[in-house]
Amino acid sequence: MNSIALNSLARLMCFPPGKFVRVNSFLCPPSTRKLSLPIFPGNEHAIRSLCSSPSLDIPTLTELVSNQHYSELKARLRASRSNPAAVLRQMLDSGSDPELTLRYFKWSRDELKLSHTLELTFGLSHSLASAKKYSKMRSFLDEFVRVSDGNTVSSIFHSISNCGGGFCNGSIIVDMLVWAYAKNGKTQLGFEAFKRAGDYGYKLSIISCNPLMSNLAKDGAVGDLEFVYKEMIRRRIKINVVSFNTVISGLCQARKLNKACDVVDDMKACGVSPNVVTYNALIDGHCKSGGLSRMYKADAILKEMVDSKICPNEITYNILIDGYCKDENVAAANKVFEEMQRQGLKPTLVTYNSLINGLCNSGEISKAVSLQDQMSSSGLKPNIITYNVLIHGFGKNDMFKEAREMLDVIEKEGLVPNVITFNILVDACCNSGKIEEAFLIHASMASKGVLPDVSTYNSLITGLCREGKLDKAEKLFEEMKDNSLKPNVVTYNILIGSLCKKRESRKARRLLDRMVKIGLSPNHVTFDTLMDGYCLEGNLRAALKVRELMQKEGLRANIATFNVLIKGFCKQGKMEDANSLLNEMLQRGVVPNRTTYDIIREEMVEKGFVPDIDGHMYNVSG
DNA sequence: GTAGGGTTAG
Repeated sequence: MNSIALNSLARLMCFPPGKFVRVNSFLCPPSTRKLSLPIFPGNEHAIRSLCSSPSLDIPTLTELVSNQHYSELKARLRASRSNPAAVLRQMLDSGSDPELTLRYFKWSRDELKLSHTLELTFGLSHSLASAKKYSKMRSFLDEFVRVSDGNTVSSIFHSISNCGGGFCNGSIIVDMLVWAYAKNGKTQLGFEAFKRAGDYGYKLSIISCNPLMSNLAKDGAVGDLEFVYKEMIRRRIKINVVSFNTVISGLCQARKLNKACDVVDDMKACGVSPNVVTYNALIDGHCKSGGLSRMYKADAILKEMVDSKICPNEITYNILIDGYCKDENVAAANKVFEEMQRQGLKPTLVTYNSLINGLCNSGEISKAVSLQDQMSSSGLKPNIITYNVLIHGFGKNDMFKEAREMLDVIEKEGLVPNVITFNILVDACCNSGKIEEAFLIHASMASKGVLPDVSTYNSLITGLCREGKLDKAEKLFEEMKDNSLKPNVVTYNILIGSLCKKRESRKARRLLDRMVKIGLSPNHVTFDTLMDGYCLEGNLRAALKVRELMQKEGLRANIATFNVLIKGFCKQGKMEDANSLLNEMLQRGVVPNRTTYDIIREEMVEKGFVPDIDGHMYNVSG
C-alpha cells in the first residue's frame, strides 16, 4: 500500500474538517490535500481495517461508474456515509481515469443535485488536460460556462491556478474557457478572462481569441477589439488570416476605414496575404462609408484585388450590387450583375434581393417583380427578405392591395412573416394616412405569433402625430411600457418633433430632459429637431443654447445642424448671422449641400434677389 | 486542443 492508496483511504472516510483520525498514533487531518501516511511495520493493520469498513473504495467506485450502476452507487454512498463531494476529490487525487471522474461529476451534480466547487471543477479540468482528453474538456467547460452564473472571472482564475496541475494545462483550460465564453455569447466575461490571462501569464491561442474578436466586432465594441488585437501581438500569440480579417471587418463596420487599412499593412508586414474575405470587408466598408466618392473607391479596391490575382466571388459582387443600389444607381448595379454572370458566377438569393430592393426603391416595381420571376425560374426560392422588399416597394408606390396580398403568398410558400414584414405594412399605412388600417394590422400581429416591437409603435406614433393626434400618440407611448417595450431615442425624437411643430418647444425640451433621466442618449436628430422647434418660434437664443448642450454631449454640429440654424436665422431676416454660420461650417470642413443653398436662395428670392445661372445673387429691386 | 473572417429587408 503506497502513499496514494493511503491518501485515498483517508479521503474515503470523509471526515468532517477539523476532526482527526487516529491511525496507529499518527494524527492525520483528513482534509489535507497532500496527506500521506508513512508506511512502517504496524501500520498495515490500521490500513486493512480502513479497507474493510463499509466505505467505498476507489476500484469499486470506478467500476460502478464505469458500468453506470448508479442506483448501487447511490446505495453504497449512503451506506458508507461518504460525502459525495469528498469522493470526487478522492477520485481526482487517486489518479482515477478522468473520464470516469467526469462521469461521476456529472452524475452527482444532476442526480444528487450537488453543486461542485470551482476547485473541483478545475481540478477535474486539469485532470482531463493531463490525460489529453481535449474534446471532453471542451464540452465540459462549455457546459460550465452555460450554467455557472454567479462565479466571477477572478475566482475562476484563482481556482485554475491553485488547484494543482501544470501551468501548460492551465493555459489550455483558460483558452477553452475564453472560447466557451465567446461561443455562448458571454463576450464581456470572455474579454475579462482574456485580460486576466495576460496577468497570470497564461498563453492563449487563436482558437479562443478569434471567436472573442468576432463577438466584439459584432457588438460594435471596436475599442475592445483593437485592444485584443494589439495584446495578441504583444503576447506573441500567433495570428492568422482570420484574425486579421476579423479586425479589419470590425473596423470597417465601425466606419474606421483608415485604421482598417493600417491593419492590412500590418498583415502584409507579417507575411500574411490579404484574401478574398479581406477585400470583401474593405469593399463593403467603402460602400457603406457614406462618402461622396464611396463607390469610386470601392471600385478602386476591386481593381487592386484583381491586380493582386485575388478572384472576386459571389459575395464581392453582391456587396457591389447592393452598394450601387443604395447609391441609387441601379444601372451600375445591373452592369455588375451582368459582369458577375460573364465571370461564370451564378447570382445568389442575396444578389436578387439586393437588386429587387434597388429596383423597388427607384420606383421600378414592374422590373422588380419580373426579376423575382426570373429568380424563381432559375431555381432560387424567394425568402422572407425578398417578400419584405417587395411589400415595401408596393407600399411606397401606393399598391396596398398588392402589399396585403403578399402576406397570403408568403404563407402559401410555407414561409412565416416576421416582425419586419408587419412593420413595413404598418409603416406604409401610416405614411399614407391609413391610420385605422395600420392599427388593424398592429392588432392582428399577436394572432400571427408576432409581437409588435418598438419600431411598430414608432410607426404608429408617427402616423398619429402627423394627423395632429398628439394626445393619442402620447397614450400609445404610455401603452408601450405596459407591453414591456422601452421607448427608444427614435420614439422620443418623434414626440419631440411633433411638439415642436405645435410650437410647444418648451414641452419638447422637458421630454429631452426626461429621456436623459431614464438613461437614453439623445442623438443628432434629437438636438436638431429641438433647435428647429425653437427657430420656428423665433427663439434663436434658445436654439443656440441647445447647440451648446449638444456639444457638451460630445456631438459636433453637422450639415443638418447648420442647415437648421441657417434656416432659422434666414427666416428672422438675420442674413449676416446666417452668413457667418455658413462661414463657420466651411471652416469646420462641413460641406454645404443642396438644402443649404436652397434655404439661402429662397430667402434671397423673397428679398427680391434673383439668382443667375451660376447661383450668384443679384439685387434687382434696388 | 481545431476554432474563426466577408453580402440582403423596416
